[in-house]
Amino acid sequence: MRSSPGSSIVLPKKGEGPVLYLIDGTSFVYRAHYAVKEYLSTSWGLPTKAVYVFTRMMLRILREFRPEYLALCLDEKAPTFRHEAYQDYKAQRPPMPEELVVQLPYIREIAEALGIRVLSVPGYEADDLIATLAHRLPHPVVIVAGDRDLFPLVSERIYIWDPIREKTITPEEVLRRYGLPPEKIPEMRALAGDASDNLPGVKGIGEKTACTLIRTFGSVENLYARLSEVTPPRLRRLLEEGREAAFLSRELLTLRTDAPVPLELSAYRVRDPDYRRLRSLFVKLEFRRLLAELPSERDLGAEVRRVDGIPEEAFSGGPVALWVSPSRGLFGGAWATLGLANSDRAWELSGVSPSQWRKLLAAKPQAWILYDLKALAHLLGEAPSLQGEIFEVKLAAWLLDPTRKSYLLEELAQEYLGARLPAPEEEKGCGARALALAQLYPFLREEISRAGMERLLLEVETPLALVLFRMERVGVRVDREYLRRLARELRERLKELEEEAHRLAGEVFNLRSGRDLSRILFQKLGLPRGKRTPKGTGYSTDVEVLSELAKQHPLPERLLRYRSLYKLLSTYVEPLLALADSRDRVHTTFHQTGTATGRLSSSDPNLQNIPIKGEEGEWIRRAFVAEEGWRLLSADYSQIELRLLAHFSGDENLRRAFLEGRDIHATTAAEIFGIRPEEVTPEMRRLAKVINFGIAYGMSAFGLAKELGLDLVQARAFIERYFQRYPGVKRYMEEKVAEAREKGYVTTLLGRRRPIPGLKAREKSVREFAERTAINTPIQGSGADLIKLAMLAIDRRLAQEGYTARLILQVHDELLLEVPEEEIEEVRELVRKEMEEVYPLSVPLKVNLATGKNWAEAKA
DNA sequence: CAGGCGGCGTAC
DNA sequence: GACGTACGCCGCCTGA
Repeated sequence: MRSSPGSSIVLPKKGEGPVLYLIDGTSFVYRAHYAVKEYLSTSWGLPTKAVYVFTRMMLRILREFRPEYLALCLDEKAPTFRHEAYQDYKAQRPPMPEELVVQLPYIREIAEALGIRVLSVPGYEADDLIATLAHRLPHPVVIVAGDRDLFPLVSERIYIWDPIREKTITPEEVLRRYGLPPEKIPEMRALAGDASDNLPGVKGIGEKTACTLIRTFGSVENLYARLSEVTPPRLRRLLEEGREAAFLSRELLTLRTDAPVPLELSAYRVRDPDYRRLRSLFVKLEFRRLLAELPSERDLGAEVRRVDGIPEEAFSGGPVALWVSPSRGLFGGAWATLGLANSDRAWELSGVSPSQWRKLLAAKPQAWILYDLKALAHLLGEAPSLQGEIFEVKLAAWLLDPTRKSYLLEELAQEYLGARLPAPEEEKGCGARALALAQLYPFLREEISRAGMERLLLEVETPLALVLFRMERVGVRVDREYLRRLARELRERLKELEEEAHRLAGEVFNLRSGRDLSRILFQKLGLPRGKRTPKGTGYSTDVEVLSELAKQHPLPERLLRYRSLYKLLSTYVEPLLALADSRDRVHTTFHQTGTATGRLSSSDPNLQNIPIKGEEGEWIRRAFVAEEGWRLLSADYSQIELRLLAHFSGDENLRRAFLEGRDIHATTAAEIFGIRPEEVTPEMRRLAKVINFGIAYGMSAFGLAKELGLDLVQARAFIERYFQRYPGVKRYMEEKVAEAREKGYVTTLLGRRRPIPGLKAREKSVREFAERTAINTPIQGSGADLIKLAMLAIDRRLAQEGYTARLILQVHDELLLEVPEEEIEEVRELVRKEMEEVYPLSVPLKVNLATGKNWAEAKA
């Protein structure tokens, strides 16, 4: 076959047998690097642009030309004869950028995984290897390259294909361009030189002149032998002066054809790609698009054996993966089907008996590989009493990249293993899941330990899952009667407000529809439009806009009140009533893998955003109550994020404020206004409080001005003054951004990581957002670290010391416990101690505690 | 009718 | 565009 369908390549006319493709890898690495402007890296900061472009190009060549024989030729680091001949050779060119150097091993690995023979020989450049093979094998050759160094090789048997310009270089093409046959190109270039290759050439002679000279004299050698014939004299003089450079250049341009490389065509046969290796490389390099294009869906179900009893051979050493499914053929109200797997085999058993389960629990493999321990505990109704280490795959995957959208096993298996899982209720669905876990394990384990997160996973997150399980299972008691009454009153008041609003508008409309509101306010009533909505699709009717309009018309105030009460009813009161169980307790779900910073999140219902401000806050919080004879104990960290900022930044002024136990907002006010603390007015303190909060979020002068109703000049002055008084804080912020830029990620107190992409983006807004994330995440995430440690310590001590008190909620910097009345005093002190002493920092941690029959009282 | 998106609002 | 992290409500639109 002489050509491939759909390709632009033209194959050589002469030569025998199959075509050999030779790729100039080194020149492509450079081209890939410089041709594409965008910066590309993994979330951990490994630059990947060159590998990515290279990989796409290789795939394209493999697809379009289906080459049977192919060699990827690369330079070696070692010096070549060219360096010896001319010590300036490539000396003035900057060395390969570090960013490229780190990608070279991956380029080699990917080529090998693609089934391509990679050639590199110390002392020879890629060009020499190509020249050697092209010359010494008799077959038609297509050289894939983009520069002119290889033009002299072109013949009826050897073509060059330039994949970027999509052009085939044939002898005719060379002749057309230069008026010279291919073999004369080095003669010409020796005279003309090439700045980008650091090829000296003859000063003052360009390509045009060089072509003419070589056309006349045939070679550099001949030209100088007959130099007296050259006219005009000016040109002759130039040549005389450049003699040495011309001969040196000619030598540098000589391609060697004696490289010690295999000279049998069979050595270059393209093998089948190793998809597994390719996949693991793509995973490491985070080539999501290419991952999705990889073929070969493995059907893990096919590798599962159905068995009747616990398969002994599963426990012959090594870790064992376990998947439990409740979904099929419920056995005695318990679980139905188990999947078990070790690194290469998987089993599935249905109708597991209690005795079989006991037998399983008695086993002690090197490690148990599980997925979603908290869910498993709920399924079993208790924490599984497994012996030995537990490796929790969902948590591990989250720690490795806490910014993923999903941690579903289906998606992890698809991405990391290229495997599709049968539905869990399908035949072999459980076994396939266990197998997926077993095969994910080595990779995840390796990455976790490489990232230094073993202890975070094994000693913090995994045991925490079981604490959270108990908190969810216990739930929080609500006062159903009270909520019903509250609902009734809210509905009544909402009805009145709605009627009033309709009357004021002169028509019936939907108060909950932004579109209706916009029409009534801005068209019918002709009130002034304010800002646009975030996406710019309409005009905003948010609280800021309505408050402003309330000065001009009575309607907006009714709307604000309606919104506020409707929010209470629809988001809190009604769902709490609907979700409370027969014992009046609501059971939130804590999501341990739900945030990018390490915080928990909560849903169904979300008990981490229960109102607290104003009378509405009190109304709702009164609904959360303790059991008869019990009390709620609330313990919240005071200013934990500012304390962490003081600790991390080491700022002496900020640290001193905490060490001396001062009111931090008043202290900051005194600092930025340059007055004594006793002179601080409430207004000054309020301002300082906003700045203190804004700092950890990377707030701008604009944001501060808007929040406080200042002008930009004043806001800038306050921020400047803040950084003057707390210079360590400024330094810390700059350091975090620099660290993120360098490493690609930031870390917390316990070594939790978050990738920070976007710091090198060209759009300012993207970059600034990334900067704020880099500043905030270590603080917010370390706060999460601390309270998680405190939860583990408190849970452990309560159990060990025989208390009945129990943790029931966590709200980022607050823990809520339900405590029997007689334990209150002791537990209060236990909680204070464990929270304040959880992890010694360079500033003290302070905890505020309060108790009450309900959550409103317990916050007072 | 489900699902996604936009707008808004609650918490820390 | 401008303050970080979440979840959930409603209206509205789209596609079945």
